[in-house]
Amino acid sequence: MPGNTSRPAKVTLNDVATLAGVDRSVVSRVVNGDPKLSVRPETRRRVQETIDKLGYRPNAAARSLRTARAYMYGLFIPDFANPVYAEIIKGAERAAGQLGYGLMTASSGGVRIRLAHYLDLLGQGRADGLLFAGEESGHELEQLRSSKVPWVLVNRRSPGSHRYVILDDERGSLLAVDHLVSLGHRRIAHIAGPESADTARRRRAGYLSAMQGAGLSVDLRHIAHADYTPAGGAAAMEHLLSMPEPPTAVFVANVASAVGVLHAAHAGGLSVPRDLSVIAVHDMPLAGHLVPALTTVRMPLEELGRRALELLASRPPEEDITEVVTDPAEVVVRESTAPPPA
Amino acid sequence: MPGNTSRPAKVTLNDVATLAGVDRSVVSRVVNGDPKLSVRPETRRRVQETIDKLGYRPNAAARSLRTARAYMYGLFIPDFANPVYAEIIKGAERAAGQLGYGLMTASSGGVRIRLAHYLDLLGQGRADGLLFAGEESGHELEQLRSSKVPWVLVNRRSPGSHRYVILDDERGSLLAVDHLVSLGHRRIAHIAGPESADTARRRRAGYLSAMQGAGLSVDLRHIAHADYTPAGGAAAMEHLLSMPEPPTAVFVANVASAVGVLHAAHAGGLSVPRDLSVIAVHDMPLAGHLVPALTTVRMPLEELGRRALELLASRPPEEDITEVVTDPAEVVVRESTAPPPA
DNA sequence: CTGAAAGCGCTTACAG
DNA sequence: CTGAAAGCGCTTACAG
Repeated sequence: MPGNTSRPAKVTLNDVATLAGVDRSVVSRVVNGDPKLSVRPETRRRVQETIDKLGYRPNAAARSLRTARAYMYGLFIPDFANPVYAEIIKGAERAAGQLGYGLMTASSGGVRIRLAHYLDLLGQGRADGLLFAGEESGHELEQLRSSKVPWVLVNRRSPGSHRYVILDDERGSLLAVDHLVSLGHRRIAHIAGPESADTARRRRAGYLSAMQGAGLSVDLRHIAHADYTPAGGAAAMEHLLSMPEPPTAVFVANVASAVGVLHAAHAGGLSVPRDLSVIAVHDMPLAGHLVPALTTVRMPLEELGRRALELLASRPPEEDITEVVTDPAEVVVRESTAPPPA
Repeated sequence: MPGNTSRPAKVTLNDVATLAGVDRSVVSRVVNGDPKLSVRPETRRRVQETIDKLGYRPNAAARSLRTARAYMYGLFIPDFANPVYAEIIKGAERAAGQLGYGLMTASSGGVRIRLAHYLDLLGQGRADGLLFAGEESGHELEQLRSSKVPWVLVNRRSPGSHRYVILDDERGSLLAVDHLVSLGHRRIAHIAGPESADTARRRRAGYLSAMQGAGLSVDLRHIAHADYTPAGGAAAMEHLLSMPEPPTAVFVANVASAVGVLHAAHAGGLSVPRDLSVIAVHDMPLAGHLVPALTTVRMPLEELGRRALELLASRPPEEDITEVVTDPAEVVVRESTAPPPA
């Protein structure tokens, strides 16, 4: 066959065994570091040298077929455009890599057909487990349950599911509200996420209990719901500004919405933070460069991704996983919060 | 074995064949839609029914081992936090799905060890091809070349490489500059991307030729380089503002930098667009909600991802691919551009 | 029109 | 301490 000078032919276990003068099984055991293999140091060295010389790489398909494991995990996120997931992905990729596994990240993207497509791939044994981040419909969760792949929800719980890893969103809310209270605010509104979102419900609950803890009453009209997008945040802010006694500070459930909040405040003629303080959950590079730079609560997103993958890998699929990742969480003070107008 | 009532045992080709009363090979051909298979309609129907009844899914590992194909492509991006890649990923995922393939997206993340890890996975035959988006070091490209996997660069070219799909960045720059010129600007600065980035060089070239085409001279000190981050954009803007005769408009090479540009202009006491107009390359939801809402040039990012994957899948690995995705590209006018101060 | 058979590249219990 | 052998679940040229 011409042309195979530049493209090296595939090297198999057999090739290594032949050249090293041992059986395939020995090579296999050396490659996999089988502790039960007792072999002369010299033989082991010769095998290793031959592996290096030929550039042998075990064939993943053959290995998977034999061991019934894919050495691959999957991670679904709703939307790559949401920067919150970048950190989660990073943590999960790191954890998978440390276990010698790959991570296949894909977006379910609200497009049901794509999720079905990937679940189909998974049904073919291409992944040994699945992380499922973000808010999806019950229908999709149903598909997930009916698949045979072990899975863990990330950053969300779901009714009747006992396999999830979440952040301590209540504590995040507490940090945010306390920051505003310490600046002297009393009329503190909350722009929450969608009511269907578990994270939104927990942040909302944290807001309510933090307000109560500070001895402040909550005007329920000061709680506006928005989806986790700039457009949603803008609409919610406009609504709050139209109220007879508008708040002096807003605690926003996420940074994407906060972008819209800042825009709407500006469009409404308010100066942030002079007329209105704004703080949001999740820190990211973008936040520090908004106009004005946004004060945030930094949450351990990367740690969340790492932990979720580790638990997926280490716990049996029928066992409950109900873990809350707490540290580190802290307020990052920038330009968008200040004492209320006198 | 207890407990296998809830978890269905794995169904194989053999199970289907036995139950349907045909040979494995017939089932295989039905599953794969082999056009050379001539079988009685009734037999085909019976096989299909049995497949459905048992919920048979072909085992990917066995299939890959036999056919030496993984039915999977890989996509590397430098950083999930950069929203530019979200659209590219979307396009590539769609295209892969339509071919019946999966897409494994991973970040090389500047962390060399992670790229090495994934190239290792690929070396095991886990992907049939690789898309490589964004700017990486020559070292990483070297690794890529030495791997046996077909690859295509996305949104970048590289010296000596003839397999890439890029956008018409020169045209994007032309649209941006023309928009500013039509508003009456003459002192138009450019905040370019890093000199090492191919996209940055093409946008810079487009800026220069558009300025020339408009009969405007370019003060080379009006070209500032920044990396594609808010912090970089802010620093570059501060530099431009310190000049004796600052520009009345800035064409920024990407939206992430533009976030920092708006921040720096605001911090410097300038009102956008009254004192300074700003336009940036690539449109995304965020842009419409910055303060002020950012005028952009929308580029066909999703189409770029789709096209790259299609070409990766359809062209032989030794063949050159040098495609420029052009349409659609358009200026999205928002609040950040206006005529220059009188 | 349908079936028998070889073989893809591994791993692993077992034999010696 | 090392090797022979079976088999994971498929696909495909070939025989009938």
